[in-house]
Amino acid sequence: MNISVSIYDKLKSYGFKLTRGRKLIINFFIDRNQPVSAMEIMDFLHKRKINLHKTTIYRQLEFLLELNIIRQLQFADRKKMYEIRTSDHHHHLVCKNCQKTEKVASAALETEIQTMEKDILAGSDFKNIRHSLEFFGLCRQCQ
Amino acid sequence: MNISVSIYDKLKSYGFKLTRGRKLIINFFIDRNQPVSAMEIMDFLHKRKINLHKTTIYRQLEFLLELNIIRQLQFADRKKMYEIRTSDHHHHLVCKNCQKTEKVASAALETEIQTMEKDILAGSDFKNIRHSLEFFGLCRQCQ
DNA sequence: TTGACAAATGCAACTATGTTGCATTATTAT
DNA sequence: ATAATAATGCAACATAGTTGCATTTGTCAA
Repeated sequence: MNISVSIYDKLKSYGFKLTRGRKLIINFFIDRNQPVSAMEIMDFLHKRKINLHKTTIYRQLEFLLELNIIRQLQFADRKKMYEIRTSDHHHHLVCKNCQKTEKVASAALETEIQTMEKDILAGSDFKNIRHSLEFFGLCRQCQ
Repeated sequence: MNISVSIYDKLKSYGFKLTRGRKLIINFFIDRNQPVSAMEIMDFLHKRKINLHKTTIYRQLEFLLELNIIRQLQFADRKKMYEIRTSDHHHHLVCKNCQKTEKVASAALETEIQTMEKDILAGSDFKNIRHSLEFFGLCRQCQ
């Protein structure tokens, strides 16, 4: 099944509405398949003469986060980034200068992180352990 | 040698001045030995009736970063955090709710991350690879 | 197809965090 | 004590995100 349709079905089953803006944002996330910021969503829509208010964009992001359709990332700068949630667990390699992003993944690393999370659960008072691992560097153009 | 004195010496050797504000900020970093935000520094100073302007605080942070005396971290929220640079490589376990922070470390994990960084260097166009790994959870009080 | 109802949106005003240019002050070496 | 310049303060601005409330839109049942 098409990803966007399965997301639409999920929203419908909860009783949420499929508005034009919501569909556009969801599809933008799917097509980009990369971290995007609120600003990039705004620009994308604005170029296509679709005037969704910034408040609406932020509220859609909050909404999609709550439903676990997207995840939030935090890179070096101040902006929050978001990406569509897919089953593959990956991390990012982000250019410190231009923010260009690539996905990276390593099974061995995942295993080690999972061990670490178990150790933390056992050795601290914290619950619901999650992690964020990102790599930074300078891409070819910015070197 | 005392940490703060060695930092003072470093600054002096560069020809930078040891102002009251700079010394207070450096010592706050040393004493806290934890990530702190610009706001926390301001509050700390303000409580002691020391009125350093926020511009000055931000400029000191920039300055200390450039000299590698502190490092910048980015957790889930919008604020940037900073901590004194020490030789021990560690990560953080941050409460998603109250931002309470603990240090965590694992030799096995470091090895795996280093391998990953080497792989990235070999397999991408990126140079100067660094990483950021943070764990999140809910601390005892916030569960 | 049309209402009714809740979900979603737009708008204005606001908050928090951080930045810039420039005039003034403080620290340091001599 | 003074000159040189590093550091500071201030006002104004920039950016990212938030809130309350009135209005509009999408959905479902009739």
